[in-house]
Amino acid sequence: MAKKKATIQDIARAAGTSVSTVSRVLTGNAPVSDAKRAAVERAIAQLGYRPSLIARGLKMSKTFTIGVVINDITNPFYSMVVKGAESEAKACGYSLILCVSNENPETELHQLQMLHDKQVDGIIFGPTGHNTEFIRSLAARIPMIQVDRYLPDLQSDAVVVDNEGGAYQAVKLLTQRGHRRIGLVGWQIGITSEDQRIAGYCRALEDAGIPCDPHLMSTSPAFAPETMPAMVETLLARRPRPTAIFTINNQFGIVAMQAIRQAGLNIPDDVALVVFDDLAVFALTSPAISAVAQPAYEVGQRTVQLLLSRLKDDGEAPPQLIVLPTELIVRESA
Amino acid sequence: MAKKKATIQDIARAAGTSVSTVSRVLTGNAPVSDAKRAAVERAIAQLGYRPSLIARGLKMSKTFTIGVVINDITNPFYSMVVKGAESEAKACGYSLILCVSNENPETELHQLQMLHDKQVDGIIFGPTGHNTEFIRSLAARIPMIQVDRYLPDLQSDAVVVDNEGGAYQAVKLLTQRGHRRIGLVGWQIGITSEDQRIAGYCRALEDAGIPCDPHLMSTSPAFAPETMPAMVETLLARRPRPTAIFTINNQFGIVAMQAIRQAGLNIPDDVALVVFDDLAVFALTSPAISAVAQPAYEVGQRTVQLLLSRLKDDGEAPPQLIVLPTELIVRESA
DNA sequence: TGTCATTTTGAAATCGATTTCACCGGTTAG
DNA sequence: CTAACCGGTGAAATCGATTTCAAAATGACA
Repeated sequence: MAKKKATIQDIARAAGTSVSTVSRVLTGNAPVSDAKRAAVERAIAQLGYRPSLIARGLKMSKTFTIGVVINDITNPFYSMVVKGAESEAKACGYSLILCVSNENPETELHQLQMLHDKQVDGIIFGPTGHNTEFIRSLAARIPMIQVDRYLPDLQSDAVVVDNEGGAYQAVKLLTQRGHRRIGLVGWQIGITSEDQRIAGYCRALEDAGIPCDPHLMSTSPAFAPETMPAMVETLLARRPRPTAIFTINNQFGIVAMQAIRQAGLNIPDDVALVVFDDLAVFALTSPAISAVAQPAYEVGQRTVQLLLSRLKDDGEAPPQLIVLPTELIVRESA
Repeated sequence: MAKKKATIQDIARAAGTSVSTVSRVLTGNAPVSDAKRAAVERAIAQLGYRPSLIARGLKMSKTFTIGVVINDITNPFYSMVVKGAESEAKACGYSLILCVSNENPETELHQLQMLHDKQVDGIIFGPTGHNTEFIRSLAARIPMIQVDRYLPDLQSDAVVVDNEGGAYQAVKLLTQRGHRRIGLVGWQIGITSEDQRIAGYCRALEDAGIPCDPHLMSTSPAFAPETMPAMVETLLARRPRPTAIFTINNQFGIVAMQAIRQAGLNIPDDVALVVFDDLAVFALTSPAISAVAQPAYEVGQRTVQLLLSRLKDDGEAPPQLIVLPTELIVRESA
């Protein structure tokens, strides 16, 4: 029963023709007489033949595979990005190799190397940190689209959201409601998305004539999830206490919500809260959390679209930076 | 700068030896003199050579790639399963091709076919529905581990959680607290995981001497997310109203929470709620939701481990069903 | 020093496809 | 009537590795 997989040779033999002809009906890029074509198709159906994509990939140096390197697939934002990307890729006949780098530059490097070795047609990449010679040379060899964040000094496309504008809107909501002591919690680890959110926070404050007070910015220069609660607590311990908090991502938002509650404070009466990066459940907590929503699915889609268009261009279209709009969703927490 | 990628031929030439020798130092499965080895290694370093995994894959019929087909990557359970799987795979030198089937049997079929065509070494698979001749024949050709759910009549390994036991504990909690009219919401679409949860619900009722009343079971025989709110509402409209609800998954849990609130009812005083499949935010809603937690990360890990062990066995170890325990987390909603 | 066993080595076959090239027969054009 | 062209075909080269096989180099031993 479990017979060896049929090869193109077997088809040629069964159809009484040559492998060249079989290949021609397979790829359809050269004329074949109706008689031969029929014979070949019959043989294919009969033997249940499927061409080896590996052999084809070797010969054509095309694998119809896209590599994806992201930090955390359990982050709802990224999993939605991946969903969008997978859907678009699938529709165009590509598949995705998923790599999770866990914010670890070394892991990231190994994975990029591996994707290169597997000769993926392109790479979608949410960089953990700083540029390296290796990344630069890789970007020169393989079409690479950065997603969510980007390395400013890397000559390469990127698809991101309007982080600065989203944060600006969020904090503006707070200033408009009269808040003047607005805290910020987040990482400051040299990643564009987060830096831009901080920039938006500062601009909104300045627009309202409020100086940007470093004492109200609780940021950490290193990624260390276990310190998140303490970071919020320091902020709540400031006197006078901030009357509102803006968190740079939803994880900090959840931590903040918990910390504020544990401090016996009420949201939004004692401390208002606005979070960057919306979650479905933010509509269901009480109070419901106001948040900046990102078009994650569309980010994934557009990233793949841009990558596939680069595969066609091949050549020298200049790198493009696509910025998708965010949306501020006002609920009860502010 | 962007020179062609070096091949094994180039290395052989640069090192003044033959491709055979280069291959031997690469794979290390035949002795090579120290002099030649040094020369080859120097050439490799100098030219920045990396062996083509495609060519190697063709010759050795081994791709070090695992295909994963799941229903929804944005479901936190699955994304955690994938995280565990990716981590384990990465540690063993494998990578993952991720396919999302969206509960669509046709999509699933295409993806399985594609994975086969790409000659993945094995497949991890959360089946959408019923067995087919194609799946059966595929499972005979490629090592295939089912995850989360399984096709009972398919001769193949599976890694799942104790759905029946988890649901039993959840509902037992409710009966112990005196509830006698306990509603159930969920799909009943012939998928083992969900069927088993329903079975656990029934067993817990019977254990408490409560008959299993179909009027209190709001199930749908087809997957249709848009009907979820209505399904909960029918249950809440029953008179006398159920005093507790068990939902078969967390999506239904969120919908139920919303519906109960909108009906102006209080959780847990008017209606208690226990949900299968915990979410991090269930600890933060108010009331916090009691839920059955699944060891998702471990499911992913174990699945890959089992798959890799099958790649070694190759032969005829009988199919194995690994059942991991769940944990009931009691919070405020029941 | 000659023989035999043991390492090393390279030429060539192989994996399964695509593609070039030469060729054949039949129109069509000049 | 010959030249040019074109649709259709198969033999052979190619993609970039591994592996077999036989030859060459080395070492051991009598």
